[in-house]
Amino acid sequence: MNQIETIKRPTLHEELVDRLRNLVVEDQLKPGEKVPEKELCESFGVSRTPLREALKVLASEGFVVLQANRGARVAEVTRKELENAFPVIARLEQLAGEMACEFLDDAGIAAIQTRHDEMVAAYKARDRQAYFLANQDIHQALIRGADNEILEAHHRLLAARVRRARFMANLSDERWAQAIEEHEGMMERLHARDAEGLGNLMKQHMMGKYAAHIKAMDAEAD
Amino acid sequence: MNQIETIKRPTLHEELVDRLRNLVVEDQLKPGEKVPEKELCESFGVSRTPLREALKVLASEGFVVLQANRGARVAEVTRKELENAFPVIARLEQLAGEMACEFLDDAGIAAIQTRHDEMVAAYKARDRQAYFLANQDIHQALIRGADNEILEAHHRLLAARVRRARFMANLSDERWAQAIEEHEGMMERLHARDAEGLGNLMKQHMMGKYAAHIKAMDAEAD
DNA sequence: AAACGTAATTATGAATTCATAATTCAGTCA
DNA sequence: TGACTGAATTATGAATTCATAATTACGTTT
Repeated sequence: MNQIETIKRPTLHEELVDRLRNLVVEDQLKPGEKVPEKELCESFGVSRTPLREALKVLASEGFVVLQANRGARVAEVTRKELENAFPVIARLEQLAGEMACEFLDDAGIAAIQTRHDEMVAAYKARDRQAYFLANQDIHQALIRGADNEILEAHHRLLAARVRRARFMANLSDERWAQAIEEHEGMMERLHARDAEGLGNLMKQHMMGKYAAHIKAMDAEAD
Repeated sequence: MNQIETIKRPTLHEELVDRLRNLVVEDQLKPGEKVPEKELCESFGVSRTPLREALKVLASEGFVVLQANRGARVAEVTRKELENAFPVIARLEQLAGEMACEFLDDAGIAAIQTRHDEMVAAYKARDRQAYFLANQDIHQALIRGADNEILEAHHRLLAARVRRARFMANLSDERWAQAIEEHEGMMERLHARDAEGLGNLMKQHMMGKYAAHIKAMDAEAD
């Protein structure tokens, strides 16, 4: 028997959690904006019940803020949030790097290398969009390689939160070059299965990204 | 003007999230059990809407599992979950230890020392309950000391999840003694504001707890 | 005009209702 | 007796309704 087509997600609220989170992360719903319950219900064709269930989940994830009797607003991306989130993400990546060295098989490493090469090509072509996507895939693959669902879940949430700061737009040439170099180093360590080395590099890589973020924010705020 | 009494939590679902999570963590609702929606509604005196909202949040936190059209069950505490959670908690504690050295003031450190002394007294008196509570306070204070809400939130969730494994019941004498020694070392580093040292010790302390957990589980499963 | 007060409107939290999926239970047949 | 069938019952997901809080609109007063 052929592969049966995947069952569409069974419950509305699960689907809505992902859809709404995407709207927030993709900046379709802007920080500080009130979440337009009515419009969203209409555009998704659902009643308020599942939508509100989804909002409760999103609030617990930190993407929206609930105010009693005043509905939900899209959470702001504050400097403090980035200050808090990045060190945590960096440690999660460090752990992931260490574990990935242990658990990834050669094929898995090869797949990451391929994507890495594509990322470098995108860098050389100055294709920010392609770079961003390849970069995201690489980090995701390394996290997945740790074979730790809890680590993955917490990382995914935090990564989504900081992604809202949309840093790529004003990524400086220096930082971009530095990031590429860091990634080269990471690939070396991964091939050598140097767990501690890869972990440290991934942590440093993330803190470097953080520093660049802060610098860009400060420059923007002049 | 005197302190006005605190406003009782405004929304039912927020209150319910905490209450239900407690029922799960305190083992009043047993792993694998179906969550008795009806009974809970009656005993809390609320309708199904806010209770179900709370269940959605609890599902996203990993305390219950939702099955489409078959309601919610209390999540099992699997060995894999502990294997996944502990390394992550350990890294979060490491980070917290480092930051706490930076951000805690002398009064904060003194308060932790006091609680530490009480914990040691409980140990000498073989009072598991008092030990457990003091221990929990100390770890929480160190996490708080990091002054990082995101770190704190993620740690709190994971700590609650592993707490369900209720390890204290069969804490061995050797492990208990070792834990006390590790805590003594932590206090030394904290007073010295040795960030890296405290971080490493806290990580190791958590991994030691993890190892003892696993050992106890294996012994139990024979 | 600007500031205030009040009525009308809207939005929100929660209860209730409704359609349907899952489960239970009685009856049938081997 | 024990496995199967199908109706009755119950539980579940989602829509709808309802009471009330918040917001807006509109006069009134200075």
